[in-house]
Amino acid sequence: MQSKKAHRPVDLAKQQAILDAAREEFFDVGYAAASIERIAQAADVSKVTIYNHYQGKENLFSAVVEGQCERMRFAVDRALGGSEDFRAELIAFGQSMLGFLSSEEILRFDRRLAGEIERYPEMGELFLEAGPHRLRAMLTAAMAEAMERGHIARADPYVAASHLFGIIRGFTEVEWRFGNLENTRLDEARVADAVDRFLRAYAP
Amino acid sequence: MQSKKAHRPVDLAKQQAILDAAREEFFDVGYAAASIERIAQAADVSKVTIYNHYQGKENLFSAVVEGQCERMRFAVDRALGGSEDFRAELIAFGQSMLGFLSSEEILRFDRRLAGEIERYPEMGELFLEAGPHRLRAMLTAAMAEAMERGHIARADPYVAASHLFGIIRGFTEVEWRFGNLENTRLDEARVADAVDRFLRAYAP
DNA sequence: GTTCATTTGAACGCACCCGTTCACTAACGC
DNA sequence: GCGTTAGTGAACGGGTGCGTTCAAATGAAC
Repeated sequence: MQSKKAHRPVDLAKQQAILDAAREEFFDVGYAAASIERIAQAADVSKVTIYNHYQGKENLFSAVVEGQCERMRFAVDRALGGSEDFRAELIAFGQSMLGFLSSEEILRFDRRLAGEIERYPEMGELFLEAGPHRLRAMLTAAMAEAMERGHIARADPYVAASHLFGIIRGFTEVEWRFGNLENTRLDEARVADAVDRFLRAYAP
Repeated sequence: MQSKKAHRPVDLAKQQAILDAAREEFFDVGYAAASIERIAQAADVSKVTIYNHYQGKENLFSAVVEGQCERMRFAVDRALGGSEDFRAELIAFGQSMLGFLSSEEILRFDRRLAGEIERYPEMGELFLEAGPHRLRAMLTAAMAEAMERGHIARADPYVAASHLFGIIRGFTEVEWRFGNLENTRLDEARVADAVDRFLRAYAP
C-alpha cells in the first residue's frame, strides 16, 4: 500500500512526537480518559495527521504499547551480566532487577496496562513476552548453568528461578504499585540477605 | 445530619443494589469509562437516587473501594489458622494465600485500583492497609512466634515473612495479572516445594 | 516550476454523560 | 389521613471528545 512515488516523505520527527505525546497521555490518565485532541496539541500536530497514520485511538494505543515493549526487551536483555563470583552476580542482578521494577516508567506502564488487558488480552500477552517471560527464561538458564557448575544443588531450574525472583522481591511489589511514597527504599543489604537465604536453601 | 424524624426509612436493598452495580461497572470498564446512568439502570434505580446518597462519581467509587477493602479485611483475618505441624501450617497458608490472590475478584480489584492511585493516592493507602499490610503483620507475627518456638532460626521476622511470601509467590503474580489464561494453575506441590526451600534457608 | 503526497485548521455531526432541576408518586410514622 | 421523607421520570445545560470532511497550504522530488 506504500505509494511508489513519494514526492514528500513522512515527517519522522512528528511521528516520534506523536508517539511520545501519546505515551504521556495514555499513561497519565489511562486509555479511556485519554484525548486524541490533547495528544495532537502536545505533539504540536494536527489531529488529522494522527488519524492519517493511526486509524484511531486503539491503534495508537497499540503502537505505544509495542514501543514500550520494545524498550523493555532491550532493558531486560542486558540485565544478567558478569560472572566472577556467583553470589556477587546474584546480588548485582537482584539490585538491577529491583531498580528496574521500581522505576517510575515501568510502574506506570504496568499499572495502566493491567487495567486494559480485560479489553485487550493480546496486549497482556505482548507485555508478558517482552518483559517477564524473557527475564524468566534468562533466569532459568542461569540457574541451569549454576547447577551444572555446582554452585547450587540440582533441581528444576525453572522452580529455582521462581524462588530466587520471589525471595528477592518479597513484599516490595505491592508497596510500589499502591504506595505513592518510597517508604520501601532500595536497600542493598536486603538483596544480599535474600540471596544468602536462597543460597542456603539451594546449598549443594 | 441524620434527620431526627425520618418518616420513611431508606430502602437498604436499593442501596446494596447500587453498590453492587457500581462495583460491577467500575471494575468492568474502569473508573473513567464507568457510567452512572448505566449503574442506575443495572441497579434498577433512578439516577437521582444515586446522587442523593453519593454526591457524585468519586464518592460512589470511594464507597465501592471501601466495601471491597472491608471484604478483604475479613478474608485476610482468617487466613493463618491451625498450628499442629509447622510445615503443614505454612503449606496450608501458602495454598489459601495463592488461592485468594488468584481469585478473579481480587485480580479485578487489584488491576482497576492500581490504575487510579495516581489520581487518588489515598485509595492506595486504604487498599494497602486493608489487605497487604494486614497480611504482612500477621505473617511477621507468625514468624516471630516460630522463631520463639525454635521452628526456624532467629532473624528479623519481617524479613523472614517477606522471604516466605516471595518464595511462595514466585513468578505467579505477573502471570495472573497479565495473562487471561490460567496456565499457572494452583499447583499444590509447588507450594510445598517453596515451603521446604524456605525451611531449609531458615533451618535453626 | 511543476507535481503530488503530506499536513493543516476549522468546522461538523454525533454520541455520551455528568450533575441538576422539578413536578410527581410511593411509603412509612404518627 | 396528614405530614414528611424517599424515590421516580423526564428533560435540560454544559461539556467533552471521537472520527470525518474539505479546501487550502506546504515542501521534497523531479
